[in-house]
Amino acid sequence: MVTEQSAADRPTKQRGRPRSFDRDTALEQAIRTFWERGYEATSVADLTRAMGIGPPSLYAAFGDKRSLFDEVVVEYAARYGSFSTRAFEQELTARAAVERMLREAATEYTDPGHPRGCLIISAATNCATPEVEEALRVKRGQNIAAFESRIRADVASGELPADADAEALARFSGAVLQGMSQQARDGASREELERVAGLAMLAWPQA
Amino acid sequence: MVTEQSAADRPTKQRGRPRSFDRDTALEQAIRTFWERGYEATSVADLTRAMGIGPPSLYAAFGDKRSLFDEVVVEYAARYGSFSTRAFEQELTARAAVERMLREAATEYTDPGHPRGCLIISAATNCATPEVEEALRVKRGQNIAAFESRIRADVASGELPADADAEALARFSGAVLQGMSQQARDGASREELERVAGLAMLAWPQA
DNA sequence: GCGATTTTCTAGTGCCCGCTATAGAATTCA
DNA sequence: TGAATTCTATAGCGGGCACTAGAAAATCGC
Repeated sequence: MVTEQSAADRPTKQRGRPRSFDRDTALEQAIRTFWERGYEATSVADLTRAMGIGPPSLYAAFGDKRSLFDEVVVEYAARYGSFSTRAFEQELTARAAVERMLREAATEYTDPGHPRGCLIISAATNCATPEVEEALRVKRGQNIAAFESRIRADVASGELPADADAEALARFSGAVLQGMSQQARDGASREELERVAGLAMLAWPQA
Repeated sequence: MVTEQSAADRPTKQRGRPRSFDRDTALEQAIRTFWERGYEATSVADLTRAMGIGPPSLYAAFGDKRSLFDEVVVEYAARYGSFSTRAFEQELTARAAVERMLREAATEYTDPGHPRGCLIISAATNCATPEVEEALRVKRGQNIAAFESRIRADVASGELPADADAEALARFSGAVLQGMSQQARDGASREELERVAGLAMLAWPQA
């Protein structure tokens, strides 16, 4: 139908029985559950328990497990992964941006207020559903590509030496971030991860 | 029974129908499968297909899925993870050992002759069986602890400066190794990983 | 109140999971 | 040869998986 309305601009008064749960807080609980256990190891029963709703409500509000996870990834990036893009928007140099990103990652990845590490890094490793694994793989690749273009700009502007290897610095930064995520899930403290971040910055050209 | 014989020193002529497959090559196929897909995403059906045997043969020869995985981890470490311990045994300094380990990891993790990355790093992330996840977590921790004690020895001997942070250098090295494993699984080439390893070594004290 | 509409609850569906009972096949010892 | 022993193949066990049919419940416009 062309006359369909999206959920966003639907009038406040809708017909039929109103939904008995808040969609957004239910989504937040889904984020936490996938974040903690990963896509494959999280069952729909785990989700309905955490979200406090029955299976039919979940399927009506979010579609199947796969599309719920897609939405979870988008919301996770907006709610918990924004520190990285913010660092790149607000810092003046690629080096300062990466340093800030790694240092804030040390804090975020060990925040006791939510599961440890990064959902995009860890939630779909060894996933029996290849499309889900591939989706997060692509997101990780996009992040590293963003690092690289930012570093390349600083090489072009002379902020970084002309012989700096932008591709390698970007991949190295991504690898350290991923290592920090696993270290966080393995129990490392914020201070320990901050020292890892500090060491990683020594790899940058000491202009 | 006290008179039982272990499989190792059992006489060559044993009674009963002989096993129709080679236990060691079957184990190798199990290693490859768990390495590729991880513990949880690998079904017993996947294993029997890869190993070329029926379920009863698998259970008779290796016990259940869990104990097969335990054996796989031990054999994986011996067959594919030995480059790390070898570097630490043969190199004269902690720094040279870590450098060699990281550079050889770049080669091993991208070897086209077997699955990418490191089984101990990636095969039990997001695992619904907590004991399996914990077992590999412990192994990773032991590796980093081994790095640390080796670095600490070089600090004590004066090979490294007295203010070098052994604990941080060890954790950093482990994080880079873990990041390289994920990068390898995400498609990075050997050369790309070698540049990551090269950058990581710049974090060491430039005595 | 009444029909229309939407959500919720209960109770499943079929499928694949790890695992095994049973029967038959292949070997050794006497 | 025959008994004992050990392995293999088939077939299926109970259980949890993602997912849904169907009826009851809660709101709407009128």
